[in-house]
Amino acid sequence: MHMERIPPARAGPAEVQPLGCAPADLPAVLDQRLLRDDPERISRQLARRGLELDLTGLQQIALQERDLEEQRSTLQAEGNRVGKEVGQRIRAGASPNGPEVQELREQGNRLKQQVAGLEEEEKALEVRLREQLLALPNLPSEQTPDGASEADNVERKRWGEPRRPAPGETLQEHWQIAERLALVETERSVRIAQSRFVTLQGAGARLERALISFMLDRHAKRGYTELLPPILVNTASLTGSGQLPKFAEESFRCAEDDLWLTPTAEVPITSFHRDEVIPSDQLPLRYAAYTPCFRREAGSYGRDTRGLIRLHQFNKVELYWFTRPEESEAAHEQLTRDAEAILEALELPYRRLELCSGDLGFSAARTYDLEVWLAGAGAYREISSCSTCGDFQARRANIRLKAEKGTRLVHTLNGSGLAVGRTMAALLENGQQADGSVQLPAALVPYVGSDRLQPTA
RNA sequence: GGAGAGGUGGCCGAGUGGUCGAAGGCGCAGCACUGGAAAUGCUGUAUAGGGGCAACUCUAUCGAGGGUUCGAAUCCCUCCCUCUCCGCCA
Repeated sequence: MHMERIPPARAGPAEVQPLGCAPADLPAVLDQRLLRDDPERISRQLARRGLELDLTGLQQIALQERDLEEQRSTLQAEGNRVGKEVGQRIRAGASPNGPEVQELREQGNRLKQQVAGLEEEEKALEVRLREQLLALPNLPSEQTPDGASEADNVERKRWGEPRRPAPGETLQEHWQIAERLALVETERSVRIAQSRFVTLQGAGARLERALISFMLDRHAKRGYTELLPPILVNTASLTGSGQLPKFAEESFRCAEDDLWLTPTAEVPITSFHRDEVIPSDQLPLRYAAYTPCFRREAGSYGRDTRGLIRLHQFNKVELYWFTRPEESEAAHEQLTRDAEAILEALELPYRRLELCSGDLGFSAARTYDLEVWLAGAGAYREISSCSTCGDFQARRANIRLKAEKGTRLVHTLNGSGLAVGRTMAALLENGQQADGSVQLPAALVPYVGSDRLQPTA
């Protein structure tokens, strides 16, 4: 799911403290060499996202940091030489407290002080640089069409025949159907948690579970390795995949621990291989993971308040690839096809949009959104977002592959395969019958045990 | 929650102040031997950053951060993590 545009620093009722985290060991976000050599190129690319930034200030910091590093390491080399010489002289018989050794010691101390001063400056620059770089989104891919907003997204394909109401027929929205069939309990869920939480019950709960199994089985058959990762993740994990530091207000955080509730399985899966060097012949790695997902949905008050479309907690099956850089483009097509295959198996009409540069999520370089047809609403709604992040997440999470010479950053890709709640909504709206029942696609029968949801009357 | 042990290279594992980026082994790669292979032998095999067309070279890194010292994997302090036992739990 791509990031919703969030009004900056708008605090929700349960306000999350600003994090103020930028540990010094966090990785760089953009290639620092590119920043030093050609900041214009970065600016041009970010401008395609609608970010007008002058990076010459950052470039200056980066250049300055490099100069300091040069000076510092020269002094350190000198200090190392002095240190060695002391040892050699003493071993050669010089008195440890004699004048010549004493002289070297003082020289060593002088160098040490100089190094300490430079180091301090260098570190300060580095922290500033990283803080700012971590807040910059990924650069759009060359293939990504230019555009300012949602309105400029490009439709790439349609599949299936959208169901329209027959003459005299009124199609209901999924929340109406869910209520009638007693699939979802909304009001009591507010008692348990708060609004935007639901309890599925009876056939609703069963259908949700069936969909999860169905999706995972399909993906497993296509070669995905199933993962069931932790859904509480630490700050480094959220930073690695790009949710932090910018989108802290979108995630739920555990107050007593360095742990957050995952907004998507993309987060734990990215960190599944964080700080690893993956042997090239193991790539691509393909994972499918079911997880609940948690989002604060700050700034979307009043939108989609009914039903299963926008919840603080929802279920999702996520697809995730780690690939060699040269394979990621083909992988993106394949991953998207794998998500589409679920929609097709469920006989749900959909269309594929390619997001324009202005509508890309923070970590994405290129994104296809899949939108499913909701017959009751009479509209296409996002049900999957399939992105390639290039090396953006790999750089933040330090995930590389063993190359001929040295290592290279891998490419990461992710996509929902699919958002389960929205899938249920689509099934209800598209399968609704005049008699009040809901016809289910044949593919689900082995999982649900029936081809129809009946009103309990 | 209580008590203890430990964090060293892709992995195992040595190393308690001075050419230690780190012995040895495993793994991997190349070469030799072979009809081919196994076994064997030899050689090579960390990462990041800076400089150089390159050969190469400098710096940093032995969980993290600080300290002592001319010099720290080794000594001191703080923190994090992992493991074992007990308790509690699913």
